[in-house]
Amino acid sequence: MPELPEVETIRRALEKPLEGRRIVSAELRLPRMLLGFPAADLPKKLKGQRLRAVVRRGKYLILELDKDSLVIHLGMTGQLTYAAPDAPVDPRFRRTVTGMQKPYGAHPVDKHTHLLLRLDGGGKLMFRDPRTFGKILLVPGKSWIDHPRLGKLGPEPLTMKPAARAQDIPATSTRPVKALLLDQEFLAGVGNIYADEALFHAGIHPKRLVKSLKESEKTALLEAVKVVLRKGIKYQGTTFSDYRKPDGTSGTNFERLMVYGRGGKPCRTCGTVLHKTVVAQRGTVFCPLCQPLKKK
DNA sequence: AATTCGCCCTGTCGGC
DNA sequence: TGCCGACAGGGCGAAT
Repeated sequence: MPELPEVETIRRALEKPLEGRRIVSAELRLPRMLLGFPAADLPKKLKGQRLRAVVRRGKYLILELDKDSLVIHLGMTGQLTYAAPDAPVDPRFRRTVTGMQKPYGAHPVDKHTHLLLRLDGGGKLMFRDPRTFGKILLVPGKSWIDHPRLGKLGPEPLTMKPAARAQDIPATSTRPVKALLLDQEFLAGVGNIYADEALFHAGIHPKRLVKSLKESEKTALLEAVKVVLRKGIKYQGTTFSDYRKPDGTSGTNFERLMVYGRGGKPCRTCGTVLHKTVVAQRGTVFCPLCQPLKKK
C-alpha cells in the first residue's frame, strides 16, 4: 500500500513533467472516487487550469492548480501514471514484476482507470485503483491544509524532532505501540509496512503497550521511523503487488525489508524464524528474539 | 475520551 | 479445472 515513501517517490517523479502544464481535458470514469464535489462538474472545473505544484502531506498527494487543489489518496492499490506526449500504449504496463519488464509507454485505459487528465503538449496523467479504496478531493484554493481529511494529520515524520515528539506520546495510553505508529494524527504517512520496519529497527515488540515504553525507547522508535522512511524513498518505494512509479516500473525496497512480508522466514539479523500475528487489525511481522516482549 | 470494531472493495491464492 | 472462502488493509463512522 502506498505510504509516505511511495507517495513521495511519485511526487518527485511527477514534479518536472507536470508543473506548468495546463489541463486540456479531464475524465472522471468512476464518479464515486470523487468526494465533496459534484462529479459531473469536475471536467469543466479542471479544464484550463495550470498545474502549479505537486506536493505531499502524509500519504496524500496534492496537485495545486491555479484556482483549486486536486487531492489524491491512493488507498491500498492506487496508481498514478504519467505518459509523456507521443508515448505508445504499452499493454504490459501493469504486468510488470520487480526486476523484469520495463514499461516504455502509457498505461492502457482499463476498467480500473478512474481519472484521466490530458495536458497541453500531449502528456497524460492517469489514476488507477482496482480496489477503489483511494479517494479524490477537489478543494478550493490552497485551503487543502484545513480540509477535514488533512487538517488533523500529525507532523511530517521526516521533519519532526524525535526527542521532542517523544514527549507528546501519552504516558497512560493502553494501545499497542504499533497502533500509535499507524495513527495518522500522531505521525502522517506511516502505514503497515514502515510501522513493522520501524519497530524492528528499534527492537520493540509491536504489542508493547505505549505506556510501557521508556523515554529512550520512544526516541529510538521515532528515529527508526525516519531511518526506514528515508530508506524507502532511497529505493523508490516498496513494490510487492500494485505500487508502481509513474513510469510503471517497480520500487526496489521490498527485497530490502527486514520483516514486512517475511513471516516464517529467518530474521536477517539473528536467523530466528520471524513470527506473524495481528496487531491493531493489521497483519504484523516481527522477530521474537530481536523484539522481545519482555526486557531481559 | 480512548479504543476497538465493522465496513467498503476486488484481485489473488490455497484447498478440495 | 473450477469453484469458493479467506485474505490483503487505510480510513471513516459506529459501537463499546
